[in-house]
Amino acid sequence: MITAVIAAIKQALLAQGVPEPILDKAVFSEPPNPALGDLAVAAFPFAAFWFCAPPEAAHKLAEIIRGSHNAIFEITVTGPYVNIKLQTAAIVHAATHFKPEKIRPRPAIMFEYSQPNTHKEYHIGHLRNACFGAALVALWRAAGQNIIPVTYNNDVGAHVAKTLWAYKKFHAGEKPPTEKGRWLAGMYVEATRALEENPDYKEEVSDVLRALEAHDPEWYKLWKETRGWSLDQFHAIYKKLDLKFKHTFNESAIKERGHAMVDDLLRRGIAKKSQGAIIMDFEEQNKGVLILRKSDGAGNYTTSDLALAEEKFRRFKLDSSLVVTDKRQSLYFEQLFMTLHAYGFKQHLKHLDYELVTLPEGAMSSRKGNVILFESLYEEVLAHAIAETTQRHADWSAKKVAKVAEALTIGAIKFTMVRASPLKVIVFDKTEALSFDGYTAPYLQYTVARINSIFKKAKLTRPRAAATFAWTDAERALWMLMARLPDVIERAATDDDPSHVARYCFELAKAFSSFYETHKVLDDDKTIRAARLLLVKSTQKTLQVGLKLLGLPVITEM
RNA sequence: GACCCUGUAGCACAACGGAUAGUGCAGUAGCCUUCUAAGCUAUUGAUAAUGGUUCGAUUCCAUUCGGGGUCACCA
Repeated sequence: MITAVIAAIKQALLAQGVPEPILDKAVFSEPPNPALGDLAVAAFPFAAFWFCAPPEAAHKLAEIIRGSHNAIFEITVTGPYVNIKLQTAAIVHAATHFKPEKIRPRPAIMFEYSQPNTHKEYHIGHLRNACFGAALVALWRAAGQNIIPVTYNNDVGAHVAKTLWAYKKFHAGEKPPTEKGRWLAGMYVEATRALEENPDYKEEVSDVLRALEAHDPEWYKLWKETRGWSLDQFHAIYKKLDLKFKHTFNESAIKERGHAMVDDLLRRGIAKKSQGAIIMDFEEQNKGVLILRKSDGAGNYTTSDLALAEEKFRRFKLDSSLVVTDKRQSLYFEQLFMTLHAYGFKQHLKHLDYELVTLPEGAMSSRKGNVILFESLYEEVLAHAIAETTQRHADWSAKKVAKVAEALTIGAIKFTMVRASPLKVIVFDKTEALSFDGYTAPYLQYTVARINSIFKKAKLTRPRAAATFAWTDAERALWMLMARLPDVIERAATDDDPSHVARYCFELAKAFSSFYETHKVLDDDKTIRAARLLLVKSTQKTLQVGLKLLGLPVITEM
């Protein structure tokens, strides 16, 4: 609705001879004080165009804006600003008839995120990728984009050789515990340390890698079994996080094709040999070199990524392909896409990056053993959530507590990953992750639960409000906030930044809490009660749209 | 050394080049016989530095200083 009003205003200005470049400079914002209005326009660009002082331009502007859209109720000029008050009934209508703006009507985009390594730890760095990726998928879909979310398992390579080497050397014949994937991942850490202490082991690991690449029956069997453990672990994590992919690619299935493509690139003179390896040389563009095949003849991740790109377009009818990883791989993907384009790829390829997750003491490192695993974080937050919930509901069954605590845990974990801009490094702080107060998912979930509780008491009362109902300022502010949801989604999708939605949800929840303190919903007056029920029901629905975009579970009672 | 990101209160984050730089945590002072106090209300406290562009700069540009990352065989 707000978008429509702005469009109508621009149309009216255009009809009055204001050229588009001036309109593009026009800034529509919220007035600093809600009492001034719902929408503000600064007159500065128009003053320059009309050759007059800004306050004078504001008056002229106000005259043109008046009547440009029937949702406009009142216009006041404050110095160089035009403040517009909208019809409350129009705001309520917009808030209760939410329809996401379809802003991205482009064809199918493959959206690759969550690229875990089998035989290795799944830590909170992977978690950010998963949460950020899933939120973007939801957001782009809400904005009308056709998204095909896929994941890619790095299930072959040096890391696998390391882990399996350690497995045979130090743990042969041991009985795996229940959580096999996690147990296996521990061996990667062990291998890294052992290799550091004793460089002689390097040759042994290389032998394992060669044996694996040659599909040596014994090693292959072990690889297949252990790979299954990791994949089971990933499935369990995805189930907890509620991630759904249309397709899963595996490096092991495409690596051979990658080698063929490297041969092809070499044959056609696009790639070249250097120091025994096959590389793409981008030194002239100041973009370094990309190793397509190692000097020992083995492939690396690049080898497979060539084939992965081909496989994506072969299997799916796509307009473009997008990969989400942390920003350390930005140069790599630039090089990879340059290589693919040189190879003949015409399709649009894009890399979307976000900042790292680090710890207060610095970067996470398997070698140093200062990695926070997803599972241990989950367990810790869950224990805290159970304690908090039990404390508040002594009468609840353990089962009920557990169910709520799980939803709290997933919400809290996901929210810490998307609450700030993707450009910000997340310095992971455990105390913060365990906090359920303020700008956190539990606060949002709590708001939904509180509203539920009202309806439990309200029984059969039907929410409704006449167009002429006299809303208080706090109520009107809530309605206005709700009416902004489509704009928030549009901005978040355009900026590839789910944190806009996170902040919006928080603002809405805060506005509700503030309202809740000072207004009785279940008022004795039937008209007031019905109207406020409509307000809180709409608030709940709107909040749930936001929670869903961020992948946060709804809790009906907490 | 080159390139990319970043610098806002004790900490974590907001602010499409526009009105008095907002919020959370922590701190301080209040609020539970009334729809859930995981809450509300009030309050202390900040744009790294210096120039420039502009009617107007936290935002854009330059330089300096700080933090993070990448730059050939790990993914």
